[in-house]
Amino acid sequence: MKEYSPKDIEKKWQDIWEKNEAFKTSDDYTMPKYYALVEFPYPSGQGLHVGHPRPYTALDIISRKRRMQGYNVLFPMGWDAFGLPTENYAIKNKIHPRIVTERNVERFKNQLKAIGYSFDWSKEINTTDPNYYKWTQWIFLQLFKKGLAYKTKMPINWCTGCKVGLANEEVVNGVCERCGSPVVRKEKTQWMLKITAYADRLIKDLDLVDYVEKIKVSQKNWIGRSEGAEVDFKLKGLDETLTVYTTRPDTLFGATYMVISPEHPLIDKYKDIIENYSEAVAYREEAAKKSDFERTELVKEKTGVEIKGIKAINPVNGNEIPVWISDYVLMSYGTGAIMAVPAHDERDWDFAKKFGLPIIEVVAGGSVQEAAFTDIKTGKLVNSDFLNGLDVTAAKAEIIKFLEEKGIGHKKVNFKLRDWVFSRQRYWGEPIPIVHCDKCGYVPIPEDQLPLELPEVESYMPTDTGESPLAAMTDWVNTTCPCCGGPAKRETDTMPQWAGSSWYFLRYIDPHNNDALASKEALEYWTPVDWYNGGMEHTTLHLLYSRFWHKFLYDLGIVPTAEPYKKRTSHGMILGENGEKMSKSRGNVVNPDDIVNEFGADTLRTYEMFIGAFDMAASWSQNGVKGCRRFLDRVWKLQELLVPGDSYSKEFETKMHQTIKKVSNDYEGLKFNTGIAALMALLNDFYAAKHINRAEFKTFLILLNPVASHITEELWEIAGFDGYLYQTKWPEYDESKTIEQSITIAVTVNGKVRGKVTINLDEDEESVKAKAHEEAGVKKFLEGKNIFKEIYVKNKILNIVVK
RNA sequence: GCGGAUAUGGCGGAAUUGGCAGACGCGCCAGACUUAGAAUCUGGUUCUUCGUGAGUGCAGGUUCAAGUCCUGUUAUCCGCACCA
Repeated sequence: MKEYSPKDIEKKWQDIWEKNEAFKTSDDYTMPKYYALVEFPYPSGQGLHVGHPRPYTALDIISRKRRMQGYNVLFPMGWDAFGLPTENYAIKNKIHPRIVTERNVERFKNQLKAIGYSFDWSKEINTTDPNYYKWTQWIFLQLFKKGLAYKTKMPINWCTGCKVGLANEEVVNGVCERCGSPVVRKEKTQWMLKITAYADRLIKDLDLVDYVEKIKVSQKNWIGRSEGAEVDFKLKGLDETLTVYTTRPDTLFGATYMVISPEHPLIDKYKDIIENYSEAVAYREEAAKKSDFERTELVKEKTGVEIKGIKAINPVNGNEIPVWISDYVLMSYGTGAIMAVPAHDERDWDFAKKFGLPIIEVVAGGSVQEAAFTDIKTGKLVNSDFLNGLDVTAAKAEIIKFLEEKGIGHKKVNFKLRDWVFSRQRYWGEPIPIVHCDKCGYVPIPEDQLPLELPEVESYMPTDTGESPLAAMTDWVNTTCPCCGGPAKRETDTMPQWAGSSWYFLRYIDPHNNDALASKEALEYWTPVDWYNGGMEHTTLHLLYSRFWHKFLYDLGIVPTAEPYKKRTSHGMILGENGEKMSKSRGNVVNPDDIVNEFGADTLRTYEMFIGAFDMAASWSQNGVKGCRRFLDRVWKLQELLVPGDSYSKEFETKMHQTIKKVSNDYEGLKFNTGIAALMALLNDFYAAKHINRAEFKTFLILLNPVASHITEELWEIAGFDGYLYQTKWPEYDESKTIEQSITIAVTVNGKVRGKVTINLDEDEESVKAKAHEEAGVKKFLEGKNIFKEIYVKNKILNIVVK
């Protein structure tokens, strides 16, 4: 027997698979299809991380198993290659980002191939390829034509380090998600995508898909739907209405002041009337200077300025109330103005306490001078005229009816979700295919001129002015208007990294199509994605953005399904040996190449699947890796125990059927750790028996093949089984043969196990009891006692209750 | 603060419907092989004062029977965070 040498056999089989196009997706659309998708990586300079193989191996297992079960499987891979780190590296080392990207992709690809994934590489895509981003730009143009892409001046999150505008989602604790520099707000004209137009459907259609519950919850929370009302307040002595949004219109009688956001237009509109205008402006400037981080840090300490010279009128009781400015009211949510009900809102309560504003109780049940009373279940309305005595729900309905009749308010649904800031002032992204003409405004580039390719520039350095490096390319920027032929300027902002990843799963389906993002027939056959697995960190943004784009394409009739992904799961993170997140600074990073070199790809694959429950975080353990290698060594040596036999032996028949069932179900249910454990246990049984027949060996190899693909293929060949293992059919099990005919059950006395008896399947209850009473361990505990009750659960347990 | 999750041996983790807690792996202990070590193989391994004992973060409850169900509570992790 040869030594087990992963180095030799893994390369050998990877070459054979490649030469045979073993995992190429078929164009036979009569076959049942299965589309398995993993998140494509950003090809960073660091190379593959041990976190990558966890989800990749998981769906590789599913894909390999499904192929053996007769499915036409699409399991593709590609590169999400636009992005800041590449650009930053390019700037630092003066290399074109395209070259950097090529190099990184090459490295990633070699690493992935060395792990032996069954990707169909003929479907490979790269978001930075002009043939790919042609269609990213095309989708953008469709959004523009439908009015879902628009340009607006707005305060953006400005990263002081990257010198680039960030989406809200990219700001973490007030600092840039990528570089950690402080983020401040800055006014800039930006391209926006109207994702809010899809907010309702993005929530409702979650009912159509099979996502793990926590993903659905986080999608819903992010969209943040809330039901309430808009109410108009008149300003005293002015022909002006200040509209607020509230989820508690029932508390309208308790509104003792109003607050508007520092950026609210009212301030400038009435600068001549506002007695302390300069104070208001100073406050606004102070607020703008604060980074979001400082704003949230100071959560407890409320600040604000009263607007002198303006009063509002509470529309239900005619009371004159002051109007304040405070940065706890956000311009970007609701109307940028609120009615403050300090008795029943914690933030208003804090503010009122600090500035000595009146607190009027309108829902009884708490002590509002001590704390805001926010319980909406138990309270009854008081001090509220016609609402008195109602509970909160009834009062809400009543007041909305009243407001609508009087024409001073109406029911309103709001979302936390905001439109998507789609501009980046960067070089390494998709150019936005729009020109600006003084006469015609924003004009789309004709579709036949796509892709609009990135020009070669001298420097990728972003500028302090906030312009993209493309702005310096005057030859490129100055162009003619496709509409009137006059002079025009190209858009110099580029798209965010999210753009390319919002539709990549559609391009995999037909990646070389020059006439459409994918052919109609291919889309009909392959969509939706049957199973999409990715990290929890992408369950809000990427998932939401791609669902939005997909729904938009669905509305255009381009894709046949309303939802892109039928099923979505998430894997847990892989932590360092010390239980902390892997990072260079902590010195606990494990490089997958080292594991492949030292132990082999099959060991890496097996270990990452055996490490623990798939959806939970798990700590790396080098000893655990060794254990998996030991398992594969023992699998290799099974050759020595091989005996003839073309059907399962009596001894192992039940076990074989049980294991086929367990492994099949466990793989499909993402319970790889217990599936592998079952194979280890079976292996131990073969060793205990000191033999395994050819039929058993064959099944064992097939079951293990999706996990440890190379070693099983090699053993298959050595044993002289027909053809290649990857072409073999997945084994079936017979349910009736998974059931043992003779079983051992526990006998408990007063709930404690005192003995065991062996019985036949479905043995008569009286006979089981008789056996149990004679069992030595049990007998001891029955002596001198009265049997009070006996509970027999068929084929499971017998509990005897004695006194 | 809000939302989600987790808590089981020395460690990673198992345990369909409530029905033998600790599968499988690591580590450790003993033995075999070896001049010796490594590797490998065999056996053992929750704790224990060894009993008719205790035991799934903690305190109660339901049940013949609870890691699993109910009430309360603590700790840790993740996400969101002034969203009116």
